[in-house]
Amino acid sequence: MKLLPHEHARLIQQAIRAAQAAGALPAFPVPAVDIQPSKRADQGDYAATIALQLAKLAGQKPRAIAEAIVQHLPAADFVAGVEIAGPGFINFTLSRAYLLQQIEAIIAEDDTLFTLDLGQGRRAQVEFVSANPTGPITIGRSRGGIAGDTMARLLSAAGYSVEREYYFNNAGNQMVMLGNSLKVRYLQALGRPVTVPDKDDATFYQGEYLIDFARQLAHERGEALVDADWKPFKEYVEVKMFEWIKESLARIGIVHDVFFNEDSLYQEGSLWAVLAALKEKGYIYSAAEWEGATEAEKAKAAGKQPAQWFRTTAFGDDKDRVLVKSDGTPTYTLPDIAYHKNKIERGFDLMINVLGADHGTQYKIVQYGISALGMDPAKIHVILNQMVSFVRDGRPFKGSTRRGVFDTLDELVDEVGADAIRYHLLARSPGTHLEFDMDAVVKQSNDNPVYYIQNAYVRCCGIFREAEARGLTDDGADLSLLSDTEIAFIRKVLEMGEVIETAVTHFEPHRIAFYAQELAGVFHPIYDQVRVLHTEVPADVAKARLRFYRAARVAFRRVLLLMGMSTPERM
RNA sequence: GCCCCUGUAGCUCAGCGGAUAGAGCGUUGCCCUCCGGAGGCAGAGGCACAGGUUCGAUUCCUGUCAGGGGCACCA
Repeated sequence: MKLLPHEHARLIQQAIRAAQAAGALPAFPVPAVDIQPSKRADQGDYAATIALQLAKLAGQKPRAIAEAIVQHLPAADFVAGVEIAGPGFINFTLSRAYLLQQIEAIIAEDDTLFTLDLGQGRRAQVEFVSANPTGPITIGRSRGGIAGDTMARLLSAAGYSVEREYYFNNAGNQMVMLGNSLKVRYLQALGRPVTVPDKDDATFYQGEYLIDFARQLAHERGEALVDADWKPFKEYVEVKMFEWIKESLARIGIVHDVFFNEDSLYQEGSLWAVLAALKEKGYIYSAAEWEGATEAEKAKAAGKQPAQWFRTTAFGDDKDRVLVKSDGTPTYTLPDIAYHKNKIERGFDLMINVLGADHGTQYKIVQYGISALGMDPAKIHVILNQMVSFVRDGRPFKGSTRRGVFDTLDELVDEVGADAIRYHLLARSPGTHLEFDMDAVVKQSNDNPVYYIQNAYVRCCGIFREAEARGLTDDGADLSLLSDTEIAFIRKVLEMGEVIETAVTHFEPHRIAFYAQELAGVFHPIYDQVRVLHTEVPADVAKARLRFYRAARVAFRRVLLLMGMSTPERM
């Protein structure tokens, strides 16, 4: 289907060229034309402000420019009228015939409604969730998961070939700690004398899930691992966690195509190659403390073995960063740079990273690393989600995986269901802090936008169930019998393409959630008013209306699928 | 102290430099014998503050104030 703002913009650009050729406008390069949907009915359907913007460039009054443009405007089937308003707005009104035709077009496109050619089949990659396998998926992590997955769905709709990737951090010190923690629980499960570290021990994972895993492990392997080091425990817990995380994500409709193991960067040695490359370019030095260290930092570093520092201050950072610790093991940053280098080398046309705000600084350092390697970090777009705070029983609380205090996605799915989670975590712009009130989501579920939107779909389905039972069909419907009320809804449906475009180009997946609610808001009053099966509705009108509701059903199904929500046919 | 994000209705939030700033919840009043009422209609109620850029600023820039997050040889 056409993206109407683009179509209108094209008309205006043609008109400007024609007006220039005719001498009605002076010569100047034809600029990009911004078209926006009108906010009020008396301002048409779409508005252009180009005449106001051109005033200086053309050296004419905005209204005169608008008149010159309108006079040279080519005809188009979708335009019924053009008006100049106020200081120089050009307002377009869509033709009724065109809007009625769109009903058939919507029905024909069905689940591919508004599949755009913006991506033209180019390869896009979205990396999201990428939570550490040290505990179950938390609700805080889920925000990025939903943003990423919805972004992927929108990119598909926009015509990209999309890959969803999860960077699996199964390496590093945390995994050693996790393995050691499991060993303690394992020994405990076998009844061996062992002291369990207390809550203040930063090297011990308190989570109860480790007790369960340990019992299973003890059952499977008996005493065989009593004298083993952390490795078999790490391997065991990693596999278990991986399965658990995948299952949890699948419950809210998130399935990744690629799981990239951090471990593989160690196995292939690619992180050391990155270090060598950075060293060759002069960004690495060996020292106990960084070059600009304060007296306090120097005192802290006294007696330490040298570490490998990355001179990020060359890129504007506050201080240099350690890539290899004095014990010879890398920090998280080195494999992270290697991972992003690998990603760029895989040749995607578009890459999106969905991160939590707490990773903002870390990502900045990765960008420095990519720049230092001579690559362009701007190729990777970042959606930086602000933190989610949780309120339960009217009080805020914070989770911590290590202390074993968390709220898991699983628990939340059990409580409120996948659809409510998807909608509520999606319906907020990424830059705003999200307050998730568990009680409110449960309590208010009857007034939830989730059900408001789904009910629109349910109502459409209901009509068709009943129509079928009465032997009514919409075959050969005469759409000209529809009123402006129904046409207003079709106009709203046509905005879906524009919303998909904006969401994709601005990396703002939340836009589809607000659009869905607006669409339902236009629908429900119409449903109330436009009856199909009522006895007083003439048969031919009923047929036309049934056709209309078929298009509405397609639209709601499409928008629900784009948000990764279910499409229940009855409530 | 430095960096990032955010201040829009009582609450939770939309708002792509344009013409009278929108929803939902809550609240006040009303409607519905009718395809499932998880509905509809109407009312009250708002851009933190001060400068700047612009024909035009809720939107961009600077500052102030307020809130959140980040500032490890953790990941």
